[in-house]
Amino acid sequence: MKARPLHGWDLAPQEAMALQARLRARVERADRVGAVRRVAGVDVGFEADGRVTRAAVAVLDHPGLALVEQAVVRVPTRFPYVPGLLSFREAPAALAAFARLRTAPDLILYDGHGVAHPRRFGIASHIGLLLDCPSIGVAKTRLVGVHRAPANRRGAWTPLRAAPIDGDGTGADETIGAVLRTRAGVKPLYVSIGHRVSLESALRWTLACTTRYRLPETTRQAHRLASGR
DNA sequence: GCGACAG
DNA sequence: ATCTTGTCGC
Repeated sequence: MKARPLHGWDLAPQEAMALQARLRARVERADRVGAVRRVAGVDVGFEADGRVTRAAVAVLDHPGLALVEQAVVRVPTRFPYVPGLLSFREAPAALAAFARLRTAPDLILYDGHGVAHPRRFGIASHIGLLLDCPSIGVAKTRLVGVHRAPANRRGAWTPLRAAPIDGDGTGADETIGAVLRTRAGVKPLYVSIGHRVSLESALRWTLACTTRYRLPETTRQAHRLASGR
């Protein structure tokens, strides 16, 4: 599956931020998802002191969650890690991995945020938009937003809001994601809309892909491939 | 000026 | 993210 060439990647940080502000208007936050038979997990790792980026895509069937296809690529790292600009470090490598797939997935779970981002355009949204595929951001830690802790049961979640809640708790701030407990006794995950998926669906799909561990099986498989095992 | 800060 | 020892849980 090939990405739409909406822009180049050789950008300075300021240009990258301007691009995000421009593209965020094209993110779809409502469901436009067809039959989901294949779910892709994506993760990226680094080698040689960070000079080489290793991106992996693991495609699992649904609802079986068995690995049906995989792709791994190694490319030179060309952008530093800057909070809020993760796309420009990881996306080129991830898209190269997607280009190697024989069959396009129906849904993508990315290890990072979607619209729960300073400019509402995290890497999960960026990847989903360029591939024109429904996508969900599933991050292990917070980038922006405030929230309460969800109850300690699988499936419990609390909204992730864009700004501090008023002293009396009646603030009407924008909800940019959810904090989801995928398993009792472990740290919750940060789930947000990537592209073409509602937050409710994002939560449902994330749970559907998460069976016995903290992270979705899609993410676990991709991480395994990206770290070379 | 001082923290916060996906991976 | 990556590096790494010790420790806890299943």
